[in-house]
Amino acid sequence: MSKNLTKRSADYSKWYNELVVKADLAESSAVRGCMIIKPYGYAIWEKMQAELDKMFKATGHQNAYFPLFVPKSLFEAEEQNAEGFAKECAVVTHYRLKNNPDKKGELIVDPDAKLEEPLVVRPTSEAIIWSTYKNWIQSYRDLPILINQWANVVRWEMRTRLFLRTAEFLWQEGHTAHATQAEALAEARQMNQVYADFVEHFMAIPVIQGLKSPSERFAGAVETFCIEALMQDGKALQAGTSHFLGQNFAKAFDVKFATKEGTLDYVWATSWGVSTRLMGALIMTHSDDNGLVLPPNLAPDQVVIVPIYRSEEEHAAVAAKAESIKKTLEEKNIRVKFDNRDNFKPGFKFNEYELKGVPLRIAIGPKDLEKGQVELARRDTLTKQFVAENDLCQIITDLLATIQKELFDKALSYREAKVTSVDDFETFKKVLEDKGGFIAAHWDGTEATEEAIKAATKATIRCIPLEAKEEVGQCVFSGKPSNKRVLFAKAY
RNA sequence: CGGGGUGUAGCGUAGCCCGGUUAUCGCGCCUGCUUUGGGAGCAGGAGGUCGCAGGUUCGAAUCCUGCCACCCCGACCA
Repeated sequence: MSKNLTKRSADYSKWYNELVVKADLAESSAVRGCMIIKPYGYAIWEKMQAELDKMFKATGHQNAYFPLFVPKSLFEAEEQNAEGFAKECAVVTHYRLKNNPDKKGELIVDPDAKLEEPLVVRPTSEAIIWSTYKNWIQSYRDLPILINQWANVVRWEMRTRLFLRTAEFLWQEGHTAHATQAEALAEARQMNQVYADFVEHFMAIPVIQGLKSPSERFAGAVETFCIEALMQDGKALQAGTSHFLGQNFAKAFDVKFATKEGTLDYVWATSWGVSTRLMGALIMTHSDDNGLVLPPNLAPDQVVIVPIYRSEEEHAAVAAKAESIKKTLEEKNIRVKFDNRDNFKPGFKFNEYELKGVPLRIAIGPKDLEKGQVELARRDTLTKQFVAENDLCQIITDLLATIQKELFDKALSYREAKVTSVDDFETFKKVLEDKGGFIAAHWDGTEATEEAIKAATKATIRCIPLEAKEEVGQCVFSGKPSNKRVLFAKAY
């Protein structure tokens, strides 16, 4: 924790690494762009994992784990996918080091220990999972396969950004196999909906569900669903994706099944994932100049109790009260931390928990004991009130719900104010420059137009909203006919 | 890989242009006492291959050459 958190604009990466994650880089450039997730940040990720996992299980999915290494030949099998990721793959070529005979204490890669076949460190697991599914699927009775894996993946990006694009990141990837196109498509939609529900309900971040344009689609997908969120600086962030893969991977890995009718058919597939990028979304949506603001549904600690005292006697009395309040709240399933550390002053703790974003803070001192009250402070509004001890439990229960709702509503009204309908390209450029956010505009559906707009403005099509209304119009760039508006934005 | 920038203690920095005692300051760390209702005070203390290598010079953090690393912007992308 340091004090240099005072000056900041939209450059979040400067300060949130102090807060929950620090991108401590080793001397070697080989770990450039990796991140170290500190315990507090990891607790937030664990909470995300736990809630998502429940939602996956509720929709019939199971967890499994597949290898980190993908033999190059397997990786190549689905051409589009392989091509899409080829430029950012870390590759293992040797399996042994040895002492450098010319320089004591130095290890070198043993040239005699070259692998027969290079291993690709997974940038995503479609290839290895589909080559496995091939052996698991013979009949329609084996379908559907509904599997998720929690894992790390590596993408050697040219440029990294903490949380948003790190060389290695944690994520979950669901990979499902189905007997029919309709079922697979429904699965892809369903999981996109699950993501939207999770992000909105737990993270209090409003999202727009949509389809990616062909150029933004996942390599190897037939259709990519996504949830798009808007950050406080007016840039868009893709928060999750769900892909309908058609039969592309089944064909590439020769995964056929015997249908009820006795014919052979390729299976239909989906894959879907969210990553530690969600941590970035959380920070960039709710944080203020005092640090992180956690939505109560996601906060590892929803309430922190800070004791105030002078003497040992006071300490004992205050601590006893704090413990009893903690117990009462925990009986209501509220997550409470009692910070009884004696080597930090109350003022220091107040600031620390504000930085960490704990939604509610209770302070108890000798004066409060006399009056049968506590001081209750909200992180989101930074307001304080005195609350009679008898009312505390109810008030906290209500407040946690209120804060959750108000954080979402605030983010939603911000976003709604930043969606602008635009019908000509000059206005398009002006709005993008002055106001930022999403621009709802007509598009002629061609990649050439998309490319030209990107080249001129840096804005890309974030999605074609699922709920976009049919509407006669003309492409904002080419003037050609269009039947619905799509969302453009500058994106992370 | 292009364009810009920066390397001085765990972190952030001054000094560099114009070479000259013992390399500056703040945070953090250690010890002691006093403190504790919004990031404590005082006193004392520890901590440095000035990114690396070479050169110029009586003398280099400072000037020159080469190298390395990192950051920002761009192409690529969750």
